[in-house]
Amino acid sequence: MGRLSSGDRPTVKDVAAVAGVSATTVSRVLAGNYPVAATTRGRVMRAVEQLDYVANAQARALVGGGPRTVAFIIRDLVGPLFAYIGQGVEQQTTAEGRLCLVCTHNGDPNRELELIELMREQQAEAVVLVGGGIRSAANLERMTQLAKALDRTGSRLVLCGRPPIGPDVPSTVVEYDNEGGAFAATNHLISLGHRQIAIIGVGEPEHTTTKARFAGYTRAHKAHGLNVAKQRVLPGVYDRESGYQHTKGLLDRGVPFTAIFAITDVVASGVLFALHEAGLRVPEDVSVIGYDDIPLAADLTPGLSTVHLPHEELGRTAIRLALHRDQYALDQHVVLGTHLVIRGSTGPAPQQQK
Amino acid sequence: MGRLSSGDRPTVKDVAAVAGVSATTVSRVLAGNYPVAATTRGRVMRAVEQLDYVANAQARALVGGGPRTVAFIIRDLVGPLFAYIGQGVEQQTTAEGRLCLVCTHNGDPNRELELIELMREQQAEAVVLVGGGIRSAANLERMTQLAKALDRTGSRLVLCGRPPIGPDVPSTVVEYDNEGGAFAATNHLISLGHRQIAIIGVGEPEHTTTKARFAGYTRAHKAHGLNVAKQRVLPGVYDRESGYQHTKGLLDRGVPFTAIFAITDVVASGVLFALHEAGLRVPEDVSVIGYDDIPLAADLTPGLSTVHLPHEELGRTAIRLALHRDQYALDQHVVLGTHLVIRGSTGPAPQQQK
DNA sequence: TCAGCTCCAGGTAACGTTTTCCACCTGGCG
DNA sequence: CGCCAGGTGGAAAACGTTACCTGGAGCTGA
Repeated sequence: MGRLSSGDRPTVKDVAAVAGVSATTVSRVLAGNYPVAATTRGRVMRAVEQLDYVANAQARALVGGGPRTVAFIIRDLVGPLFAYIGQGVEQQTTAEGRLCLVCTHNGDPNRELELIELMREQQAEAVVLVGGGIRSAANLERMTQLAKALDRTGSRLVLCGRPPIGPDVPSTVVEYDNEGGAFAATNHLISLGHRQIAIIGVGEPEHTTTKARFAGYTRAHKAHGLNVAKQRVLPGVYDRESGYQHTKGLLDRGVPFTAIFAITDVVASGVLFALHEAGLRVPEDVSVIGYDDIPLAADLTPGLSTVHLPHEELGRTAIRLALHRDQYALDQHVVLGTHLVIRGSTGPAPQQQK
Repeated sequence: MGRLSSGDRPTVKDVAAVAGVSATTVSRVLAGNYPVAATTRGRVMRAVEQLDYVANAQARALVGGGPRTVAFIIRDLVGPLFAYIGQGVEQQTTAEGRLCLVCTHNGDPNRELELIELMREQQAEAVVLVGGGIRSAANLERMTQLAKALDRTGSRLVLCGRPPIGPDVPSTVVEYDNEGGAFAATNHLISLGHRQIAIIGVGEPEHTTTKARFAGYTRAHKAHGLNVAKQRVLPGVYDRESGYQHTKGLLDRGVPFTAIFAITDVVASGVLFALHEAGLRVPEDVSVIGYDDIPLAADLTPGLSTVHLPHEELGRTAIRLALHRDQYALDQHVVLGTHLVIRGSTGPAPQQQK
């Protein structure tokens, strides 16, 4: 038992010494891939329990065994989208017998690049990047370089909810049909008779997600022969405050509108609050539609109509495609469909304009 | 460049060969902890870039260098509490120069034990367990054993939002003052004149969190000389549906009450929905208070009064204490304070009983 | 009785780093 | 002119594990 009080971890050698066998035999008993006499196995197992021995994963990895790891790099953990994408990634990663490493970059693109490098050192089998963002030319170039470096060593760069980097960049891309969802949402409002539909949250037109959603909004208008009025296209970022302020701005300036398309559900929650404060009824006076279908959406009053995104499926799909590139060689860029969820916040346009 | 097209990762030896130096020198250039002539360093750096070399973290870890890792084990990623605790854990872990490994056990205590074992193999410097749960005697015993095994190897078991396992179990414990928060919440309602306060969600009395919150509810009654009426103590689990169903049950059975203490905010959202459906006004007819202060709470209509839990701080504190046991030797069990957040869902008790 | 086979166990090398020790070279100084 | 110090670089061991190869014991059949 003397060994037990030592500060170091017991090694295979220690177990071997206690059991009176060689290190090789201990390894074989634990792996179970080689015939070992029952009595010997017994002694080894007893020694293992006595010492509370567990193998050193790093040493095992060095020689080729042990579980591989998948790295998950995201802006932060508190966004409502993360939880579900993360859930999908973690579940699939575990199901595939891999371990899941998580890092956040707080929106700093350079930190993101650093993390990819770090994960390359960690021998990550796949490096998953989540969420859109603004990509500079330099950033894209470095990203391309890293993607190629990963590819060369049998690893994989995975983009979740972010468009491909370039045509010849080896990577797995799984994104939402943001444009299509925005088209459907806008189309839904137009079908209800709305003609003056404001959109809130296009403050960063270079943001890939923003761009796609705004494009869907525009295309729906075009499809119905309607024009997009600049006064109803409002900037703002992806937060509640932004939705609140810009809705108040619309009201203060007296811009006519019967519906609001919020770029995300979180923005929509701010919109609803501002409308409520102004004494406007939803959906009788103003219809509101969001985007993302976060859990909050169902709990708002009224329930928020929105575009459902298959978050969990996104995470799972990404991992599945990345780890089985041989089977899914042709599907390394998939666009997941979205669908409308109609709750109580959208209704027919009011007859007489507000 | 021939080396570049190979499937293997370049090693320090490959770099050395390209640069025309020894492996030792390459290592020294990269570590920067030994004088190397400028010209030599230049050649090495060029070779590194040419080969896109990154060190193998596993090999490095084996010999003592490289970043350590912290394991984060939780039920699942989609609960609203996780995001913030996880954020705290990840931030502090990164700030301390460690990597963060995440696993979920979906509520299965045995899976949780397996994961601890797995993380022990991974040489995790700390293994963080999040959230309460039902602990059987066998589970506690095994947990004790694992805590000791971790301790023996210089690692640490960390319990977040979960009471200590036992008196002599080496572990770091950071929990919320659940009893105190529940006392404050109930006290708040009593101060507003409520005398018939239902509590919803005590379906699993062995659940440590449930037990503590119920204890606070009971103590507040006692402190004011009030009795707890069994008909107003309702079971139910921690979900929205549970809050909804049990509120309907109360109404259907005609049990008198002027306030409801929901065991979590999520349960409270179901309560609010049921009350709204029944045509009751909050807080004019019924006051509602929740627990946890999840982001949703502020967005409900009316805003939900609740008990704020410092989630992010919990995560950060846990990691800090665990990694600096030498400095915080006496503080390996801390109870973080909570505070009431009064929003619109609580008000004076109605004069005449419903 | 002995070759040959099966069953089981051990020795050794290898994985990719870092680190410790040692050797070389170049100057400067006595 | 020889010697020592300081500045550089390399060889080898070590980390803990597994895989490959070798070898001994016991049994079987000729």
